[in-house]
Amino acid sequence: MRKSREEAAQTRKQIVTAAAGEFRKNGVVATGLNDLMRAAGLTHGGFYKHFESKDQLVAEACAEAMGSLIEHVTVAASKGPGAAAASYLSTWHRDNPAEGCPLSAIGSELGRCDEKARAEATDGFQKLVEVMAGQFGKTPPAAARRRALVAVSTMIGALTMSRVVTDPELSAEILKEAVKSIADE
Amino acid sequence: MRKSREEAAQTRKQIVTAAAGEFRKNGVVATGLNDLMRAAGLTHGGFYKHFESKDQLVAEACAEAMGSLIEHVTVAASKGPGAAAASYLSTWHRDNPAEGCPLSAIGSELGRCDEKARAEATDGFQKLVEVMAGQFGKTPPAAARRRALVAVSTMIGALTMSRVVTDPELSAEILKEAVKSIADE
DNA sequence: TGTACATCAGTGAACGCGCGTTCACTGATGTAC
DNA sequence: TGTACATCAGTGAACGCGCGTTCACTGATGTAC
Repeated sequence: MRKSREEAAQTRKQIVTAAAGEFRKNGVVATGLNDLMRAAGLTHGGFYKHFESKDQLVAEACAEAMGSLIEHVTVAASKGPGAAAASYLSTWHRDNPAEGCPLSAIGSELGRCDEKARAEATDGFQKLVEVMAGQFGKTPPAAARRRALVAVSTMIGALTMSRVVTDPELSAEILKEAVKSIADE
Repeated sequence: MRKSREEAAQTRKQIVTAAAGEFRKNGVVATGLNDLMRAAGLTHGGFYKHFESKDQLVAEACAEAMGSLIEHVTVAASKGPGAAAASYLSTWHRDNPAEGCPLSAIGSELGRCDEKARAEATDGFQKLVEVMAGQFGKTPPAAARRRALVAVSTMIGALTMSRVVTDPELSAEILKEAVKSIADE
């Protein structure tokens, strides 16, 4: 049953990708390794051939999720000022947490994760701030960074709440006002 | 072993209060009913004499936590413009999630909770927006509400991230810039 | 008001289940000669 | 290049444990006469 090194490396990536999706969809604690490995097309027993613990996978999944988010946001950012915020605060993003920002999808859980996972989240957060700072072209860099810090906080809070709130109109309003405030300011 | 009606009502409240604390401290999914009942000074077996399910308790605990948060924020708000945001975005609040805002402490988990819990969170969120809108005294009501909607989103996102981030300076900076942006704007 | 009985708050054992983790095993891959 | 052997990716059963929930039981409280 042994697989080649390449196949094994690919399997590892599949697990991380599946985890990145499942964690954002169901939460970290609520996602079992069994479900996770099944989602990656494997049986649960092989997990520890690739990872030391669930915690390690959480960190790696967080890193991957942040990576792809930043990629998306960077692309959106190139489409004009405010476009990054608008894409982050879209109803599509709200309705598809599994493919979106982990800081919104599992933000409150990340605060209780171990150092590694939080370090990855921190790294991603700072990159996100950088990308957003680039949107505030005219402002001097230090001020742009401070503005971006607030903008990203607003984005994360607004997206999180847009998913919590039971009233669809309020949910849409939260997103709309957040976009406006980031673009206008 | 039967307790009087008054005692039973008090026990019920104790469970809700303990739950409100434990959920905010450890997360909803990560908190077991056993730990919870022990925290309330009881054994686990009696839980279903008071609640239909864990879900029901989550909703009630959320309501209680939001209630006491709004009380605190309202008091802070009376101390001058910007004071509410400053108290919400304090390092004390960051370091004591169990006694703070559930929208920050369990925000991402609330998005996956049942209708009841999310309805309580929605209610609390709207009250929080109202209190914050009151801070923007000069602005016309509709505009104040829109500003408050953004301010509350920023507050929730900033507090959540201040708990995630591993760099203490960055954590403090997130809070500081969020306060400034809400006061200045 | 006093007595007999029904109610029910709280206990602690038990239910089935899934958790994270470990392990013996399989058999294809990689390595050494 | 071909053969013998060691490695190890992946399987599936098993580990101890705690989960949410149920239940028989206890005995003080509340109720009916």
